[in-house]
This record gives sequence, C-alpha cells and structure tokens, in this order.
Amino acid sequence: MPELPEVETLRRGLSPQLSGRRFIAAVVREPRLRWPVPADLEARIVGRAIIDLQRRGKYLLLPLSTPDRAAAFSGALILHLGMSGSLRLLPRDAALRRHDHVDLMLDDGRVLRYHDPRRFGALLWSENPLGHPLLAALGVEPLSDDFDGPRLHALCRGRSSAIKQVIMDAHLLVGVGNIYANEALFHAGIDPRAPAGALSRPRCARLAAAIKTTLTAAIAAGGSTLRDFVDGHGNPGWFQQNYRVYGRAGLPCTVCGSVIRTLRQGARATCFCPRCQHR
DNA sequence: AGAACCACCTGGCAGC
DNA sequence: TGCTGCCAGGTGGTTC
Repeated sequence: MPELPEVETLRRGLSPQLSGRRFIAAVVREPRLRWPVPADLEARIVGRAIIDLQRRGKYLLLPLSTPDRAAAFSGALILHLGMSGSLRLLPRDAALRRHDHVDLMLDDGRVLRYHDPRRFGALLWSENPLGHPLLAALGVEPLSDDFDGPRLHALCRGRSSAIKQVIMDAHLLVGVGNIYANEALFHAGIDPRAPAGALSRPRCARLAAAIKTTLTAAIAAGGSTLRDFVDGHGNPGWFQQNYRVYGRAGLPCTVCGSVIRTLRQGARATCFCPRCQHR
C-alpha cells in the first residue's frame, strides 16, 4: 500500500488523537512480521505517553516518554506498513478481523490496531530510532529543503541504472514508491528507462519539482486507496482519481491521446506515455 | 560500489 | 465451482 503520502496522511490524522495518550497494555497475536515484534513490547510501552508522531520516509515513529515524566523521551515505536499494512484507532471492543496482529491499548478506552495481511510490515522499538540501522541508512526527504534539482542531479551522477530505479531507492531518496515514481516521471516528461547519470541539470530540476508537487497533491487528497489503504480513522484516500499513467496501460494519455504503455523494470510495473516522456 | 535477482506473505482476479 | 497462475502500494539480503 503505502508510500510517503499515505504514511503522512496517517501521521497527520492520528497525531492530534494520540499525542499525550498513554499505553496501558499491548496484545501481540502474531509476532511474525518482516522482523519479529519484540517479545518485551508491552513492558517497553506500558505507562509511557506518546509525545507526538513523526515520519521518516515510509516509517511512522511514535516517540514515547519515560513512565514518570510525560515530556521526557525514552525511545520510540518504529512502524512500517509494508505493502498491505494499516493502523487504526478504534473503540476497544471493535470486532477483530483476520490479520489484526497487534493491539496497543490506550488510556482513553481506545485501541491502536495494526492490521497487515501480507506481514511485510514491521513494529519495532528503539531507544535511538534515527540511529536504528533501518533508518540510519535512509536517503533525503523529498519534501524537505534539502531536496532540489542540484541534489537530485548529484544523486544521479555516475549511475547507469534507470532513473525510475534511482528515485525509488530509499537509500538515496525516501518515500517514492512505484505509484508516485511513475506519476512524477510523467509530470516531468522523462522516460522511466533514461539512464540516471545522463540526465541534465534542468531535467533533474524538473523531476525534483514534479516529485514534490505529486507527493504534496497526494497528501492533500488523503493519499491513494487502490485496495485497502485507510487512514487512522478508516477513511480512504482519493488521489488515485488523479493518476495519469499508473494503472492506465492501454488507455489514452490525458495530455496527447497516445496509448499509455507498460513494461517491467526490476519486477515492478512501469507505466508511461511514449510521446510525452522521453530520454 | 553497483546492479540484477530473490525472498518474504496473503488475497484478488483472469482464465481454463 | 474450483483449480492454477499471475499480480500487487516494499525493501533487505545475496550474488555476481
């Protein structure tokens, strides 16, 4: 499911509801996610307050307090939704569904429930989350001021791989998955197969801008719901209405009318307009 | 160092 | 109806 806009939608929706709340219990029904849910998860979180919600790439972070001081940071829950994960804030007696793997009970009678059919997601704990190996190796945030045309050009320099592979590589640039990579490349007029290192500075500037505007518009639409994405309150997103190429193979380009083509790059479907996008 | 694969899972759908 | 094969929003690990 989730790329940066979906995780950011989740963060924004849950943050006002969760900030200041304390965990009172945890129930792990299925610890076998991408990595095992820590066996001592409940002991790590009970009695601790959620300070706020943060996002790094596609990871959602819940920094927690110490048991005695609600503002003192002691560590963070690290959550990743993988391909099919969702996190919802529900009444404590809400009916259980298949694949509801973890419940985090809150002090206001509600439960933060993690659901993930494919179990590609993760729920971890760290006293130093940004130093955690999974997060320490992450690339630049696309919506930050650190990311712009020159930065993208520097990331591409010397690389022979296709530009789509580069912008989807979380060690270089975070948050851009298959949907938004396809969409941003369309808006920038760049062929997904173009060798990254061959892109000029102006074209990198155009692509960096397209990545920012695509992600920003998707966040404003509450993300994309293809099959199962919902935010923390169970609401779907609507950005899929705005797709220009993703999922539109065989349909006419909304700009020029050419038939949208599809191909495979590294086992992922790439969709593009053969007329609007070039190397 | 970089690039090409594989692996991990379940569910939905097309085709027979 | 039921089976098979393929596809899906991610990403670490292995191999060359």
